[in-house]
Amino acid sequence: MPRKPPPQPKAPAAPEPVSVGRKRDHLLDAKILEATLDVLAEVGASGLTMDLVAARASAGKGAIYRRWGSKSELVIDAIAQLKRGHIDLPNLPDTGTLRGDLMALFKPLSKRERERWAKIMSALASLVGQDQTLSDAANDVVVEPWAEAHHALMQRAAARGEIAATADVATLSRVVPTVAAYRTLVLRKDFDADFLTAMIDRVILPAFGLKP
Amino acid sequence: MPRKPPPQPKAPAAPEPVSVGRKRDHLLDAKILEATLDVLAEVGASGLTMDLVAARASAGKGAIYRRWGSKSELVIDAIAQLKRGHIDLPNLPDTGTLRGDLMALFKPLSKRERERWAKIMSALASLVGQDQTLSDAANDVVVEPWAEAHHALMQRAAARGEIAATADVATLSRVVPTVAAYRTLVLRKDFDADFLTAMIDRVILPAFGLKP
Amino acid sequence: MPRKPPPQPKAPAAPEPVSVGRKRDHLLDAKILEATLDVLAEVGASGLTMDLVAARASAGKGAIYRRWGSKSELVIDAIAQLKRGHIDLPNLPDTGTLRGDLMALFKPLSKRERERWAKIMSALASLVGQDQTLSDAANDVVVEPWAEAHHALMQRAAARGEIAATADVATLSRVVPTVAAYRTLVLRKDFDADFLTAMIDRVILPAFGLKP
Amino acid sequence: MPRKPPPQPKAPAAPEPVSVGRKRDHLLDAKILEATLDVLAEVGASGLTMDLVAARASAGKGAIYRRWGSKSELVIDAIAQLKRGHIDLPNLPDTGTLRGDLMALFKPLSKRERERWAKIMSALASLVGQDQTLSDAANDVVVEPWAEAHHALMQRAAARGEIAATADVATLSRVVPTVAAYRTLVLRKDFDADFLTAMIDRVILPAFGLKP
DNA sequence: GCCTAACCGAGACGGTACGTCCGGTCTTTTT
DNA sequence: AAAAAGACCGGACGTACCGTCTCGGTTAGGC
Repeated sequence: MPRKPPPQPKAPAAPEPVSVGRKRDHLLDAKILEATLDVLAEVGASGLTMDLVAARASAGKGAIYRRWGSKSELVIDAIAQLKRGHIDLPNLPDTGTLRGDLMALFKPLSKRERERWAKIMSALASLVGQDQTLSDAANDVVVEPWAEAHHALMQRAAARGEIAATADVATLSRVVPTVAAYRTLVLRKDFDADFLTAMIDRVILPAFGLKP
Repeated sequence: MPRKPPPQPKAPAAPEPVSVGRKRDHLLDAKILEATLDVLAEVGASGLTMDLVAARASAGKGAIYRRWGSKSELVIDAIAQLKRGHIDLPNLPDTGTLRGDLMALFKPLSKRERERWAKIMSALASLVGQDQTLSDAANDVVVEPWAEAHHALMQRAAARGEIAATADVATLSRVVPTVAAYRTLVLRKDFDADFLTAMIDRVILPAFGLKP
Repeated sequence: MPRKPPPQPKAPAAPEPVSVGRKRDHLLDAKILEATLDVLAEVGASGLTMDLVAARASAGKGAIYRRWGSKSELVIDAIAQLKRGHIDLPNLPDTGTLRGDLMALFKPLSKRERERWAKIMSALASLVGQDQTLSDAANDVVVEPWAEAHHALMQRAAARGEIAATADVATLSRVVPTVAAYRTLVLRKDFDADFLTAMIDRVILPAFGLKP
Repeated sequence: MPRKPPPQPKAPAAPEPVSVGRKRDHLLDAKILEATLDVLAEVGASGLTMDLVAARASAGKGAIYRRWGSKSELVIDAIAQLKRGHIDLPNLPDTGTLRGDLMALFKPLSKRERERWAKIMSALASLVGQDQTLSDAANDVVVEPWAEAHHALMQRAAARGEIAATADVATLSRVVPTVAAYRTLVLRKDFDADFLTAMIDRVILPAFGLKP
């Protein structure tokens, strides 16, 4: 997912734009991204240096800068890696009630996973706003998957008549993920079950006209 | 509002703890803070350097570090400056309905104010997460005053029986400011009347059992 | 004159020690050496990079490193190229006197030759001392041919009784070439007829007991 | 002796060109130059890095680049340091004969001094020709002081009638130092008593019409 | 009115990360 | 198997910036 493509010949009419020479090692792309997340988790964002990433990936800095234009771009891509597989969209819970479904989304990670995630989130927080795309990447990782899940669960609840079909699912599905992300990225408060319960029972369900 | 007090004599029993020597020029405090916001607005947070601030304030770096312990602390204080006068707590609107009150809080700034605010918010976003206190400062500027206003308006609505006394005002008063702050700081989308209307009419009022 | 021979089969008993596959293109040897001198003359030694040489020779770096073990070795060979044909050993001048012979050795080059030679000398100077063999190569090009010529002319003068047979021809034959080389390589002063005349008339001939 | 002067105001008519701010620490100049020679002696010219020099001098790289524009300039100045006190001009030997005087100039250094000098010469050789000024610096260190000494001794010999007043002292005084420097810097042969004896007895003295 | 200490602007300082460049090696495809 | 192309590792380069320190000068008290 590196941002820099291989250099393009200037004249698109060139007869032989086919690549020659050694091919880029795309395994190295992943190795560098993984190293970036490792370093992020170990020393935090303020301690993240390109030399450290290069050393950890057993790569030269040149190989990194051939792929990404700057540290920011590298980190953006590394974080975007996290998006995959962090909420299991295809297998959403089905407990019969919207409340049960929403609560079930929050399944604590293993201690090991939790620690790595916490560290990366903390580092991510340190990077939010570095530039626009980095913030967007953070949003894509932290808010979007969860918002999609909420959206799906709410639509299912509407389909089975649990909530009114006229409810603004598009808006309401983003409230909890957004507030949670703000807590995580800006306030760095724990994102715990108590907070989740409060948001669902005092905000979301009442807004749908349901009682906890 | 500099964080660093003048140096204290080590022995409190010293006969002359009273200050001698030239007094600190407190006009310079404000000049530096103003310069910080100027630079922030002009070159963004990534371009903000202490040398630039010092030059802009016609001050030496020493004068800055005599007042603040680090770049972060300076920026925090500069941002905290913004808190004052951005929502007029003592004179909250009173339209007779919660909806009217909440909507009335949002009074568009002048074009000039709006532009400076947007630039500083953009820069502020670039700093969120730099460290915890900086994030807190951002929160204090962007979320807290508005959350307090919402809280007051909701309590008044409860007092006059418009909404149930059992509603979780503490939680609900923070929803709109938090989501708005996330939009501003992370997503950097416009914070406009449409968004506000959607949040109030589809989330807050329904959660109170009110119809728009 | 590449230093690296083609790889030898490890087991001499192998049934096919004769080379198979594509033959090494020896025209490329010369092309690379020529390119090296070109680049040396154009950008100087500090700007000489292997990529530049490869590009100029329309060769890959691999082809260069298959022939020479390092940049130094390549440059040494390129410079050694110059040795040939720069003093015409077999046809030494014969004017009848040692002074006439020595002076006749110095025949100014054409303007074009002179310019290229000056540039390469300047670049060569930039390389002297890079490593021992490089310095030796420079010496072989700049000093040795001339020292040999002086030696031959002095021996002839001794043979015909112009100078004493006891004179230290071995030492004296190296004085002018060495001082000239120092001027060229280190001081980069012009090597002109005036300098040569001074050296011969005030140093060499008096040392042989001759008067100019 | 750093090459970079403090920045000059553009308008020479400025009323206050007097320096303000912290003064450059000129002790640091010497510390850096000394560190450069140390590193040169320890790891050789190829191993000389600015970080190493900075670390050895307990200086930041910024402080070095504030004084010298590049590594080359630094090394030039460091080498120029060596000029001072390496031949004792004011106290030239006086043995009564030119031969004795010239031979007496060559007084072996202590083993420790000799080793440091050899290492620095070796490094210096690696640098000769890097650029013109560097070569000149090398010349100033290696040739000039010795040439001056020879010049003085020869003039004294002429004054007392040992040699002819018409001898070209200007040219002859430079022969031995130049040939010696070429041996040292380019050929890297030992500069020993045998070589010196050969040069004096077979070249210089005969050129003056003297017999060893 | 003078002494003294803390202030001030300016800018040098140590340290550290950045992004670039290049030497020598290795890999892919073509000849 | 050699060739051109070019990716790869490693490591030095010169720049920029942070937070500290030093310089000469200014501005108050306290005497």
